Amino acid sequence: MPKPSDTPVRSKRAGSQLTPDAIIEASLRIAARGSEDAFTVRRLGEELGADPTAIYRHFRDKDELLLSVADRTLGEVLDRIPEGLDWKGRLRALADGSLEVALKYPVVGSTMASRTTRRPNEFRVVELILGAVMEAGLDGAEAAVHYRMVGDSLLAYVGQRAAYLLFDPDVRAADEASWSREYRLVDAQGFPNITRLSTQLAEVTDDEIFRARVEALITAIEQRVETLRRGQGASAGV
Amino acid sequence: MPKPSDTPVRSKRAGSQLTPDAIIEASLRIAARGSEDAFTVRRLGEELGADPTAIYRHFRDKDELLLSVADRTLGEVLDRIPEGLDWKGRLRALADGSLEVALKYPVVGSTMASRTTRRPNEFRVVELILGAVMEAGLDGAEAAVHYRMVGDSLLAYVGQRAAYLLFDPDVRAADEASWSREYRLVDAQGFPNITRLSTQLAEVTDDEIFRARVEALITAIEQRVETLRRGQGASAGV
DNA sequence: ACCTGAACACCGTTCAAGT
DNA sequence: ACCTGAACACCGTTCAAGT
Repeated sequence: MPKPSDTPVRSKRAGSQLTPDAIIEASLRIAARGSEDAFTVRRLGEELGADPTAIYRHFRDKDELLLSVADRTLGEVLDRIPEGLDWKGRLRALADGSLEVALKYPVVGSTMASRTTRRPNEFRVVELILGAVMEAGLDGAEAAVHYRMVGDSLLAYVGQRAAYLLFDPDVRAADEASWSREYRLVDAQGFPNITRLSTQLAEVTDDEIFRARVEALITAIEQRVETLRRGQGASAGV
Repeated sequence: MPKPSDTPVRSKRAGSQLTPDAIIEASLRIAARGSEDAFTVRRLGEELGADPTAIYRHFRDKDELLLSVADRTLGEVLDRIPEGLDWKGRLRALADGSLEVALKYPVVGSTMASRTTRRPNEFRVVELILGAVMEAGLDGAEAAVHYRMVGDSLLAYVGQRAAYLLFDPDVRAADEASWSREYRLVDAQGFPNITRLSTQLAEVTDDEIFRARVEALITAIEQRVETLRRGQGASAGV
């Protein structure tokens, strides 16, 4: 037997056995460094110990690579959603999981905020959200619109938070400080509401805001179901 | 009289009288071209008939220029909101106006989705939204959180739509077609909800989705006010 | 069949030199 | 005081050449 092992033969130079999976995993390692390390093709080559342009053997361009990376992270989110939750619980778990991975891999979350991956795990997300809005009591065109409302909103939320992490730490610090600096010093006559609430505005946390945004989607679905029930003359129920 | 006119003296070379306002207006002209014409410093120099680097005499960097451009467009949105609207009408007018300018100047709307301009017109927006949630019946920390929910959500929505317009037309076409192609061909056993609603999913319009998202914010505020009223033992009202 | 590396056509920004 | 233009340190991507 000429081959001493049944693992795949490796090429002569170390680190030159590129596969789509290896490239995706290297991408995730770079993406996890956030604003400290730009996600560039050249950096990816470094991380892989290969020439940067070798990536183009496995992905058409950077965009296609990012879509594949995004679909991978989406799969991890879906796999972590527990069984047996009701529709609200499933939407909350999807929202929390999506935010978590978007903050862990900001460049991925940010790039995908306005995209469709059209890859396997995206179909699973669509199926999940559609199932939730139908379990809530919507169907047909109503279910379709409310699915898009939830799907696009979640993407926009986590994309916004992720994009923020990609700014220079200095820029972020200035943005955050504005609530306790610039907004405290506004003209009280011209801006009475800001003046009145300046303390509370500085105390709001990102998590509170995210929670409110997710609950707003759930409330909107519940209210829509309720409105349709009343409008159809059926008993108001609960 | 040596000067034939009382307009400001122009320098020797044509087009070299740069001012912050002239640069902002040239930026808006380029931004209005969307994905057809990238918003770069070199293009801006071309548009102004000046050397690209002359811009750095008037703005620290491209980011500061974009913040100023964004504040300008925000001012136009605010000036177009009619007087005498109730809180829901004001929020709807703000949402519609913001979407309109974001779609007109995609690079501006997209860049600002996760930023704070800390410029005059942003203060006016904060004051407007705070006034709306207070008129709805919230105050203190509740008003602050719900202001942030509305403000961040509107930015995220319009930023998402604007960013989408910056993709190549080919990419956009593929994304849009997916609802009538890939999503119609999914496995019916594995994805029963998608299969059931594939027709309706393809028919949803961006405007319907935007409407649903804005109304969700309004509904969430109303419900929060209602919940607090009941919780405090006051009469349920309405 | 896959990887390499020079090269191309771009970016934002700096800085010495002009006027 | 302001503008110019060469230059720097980057980008994503292509393609002929290697193995």
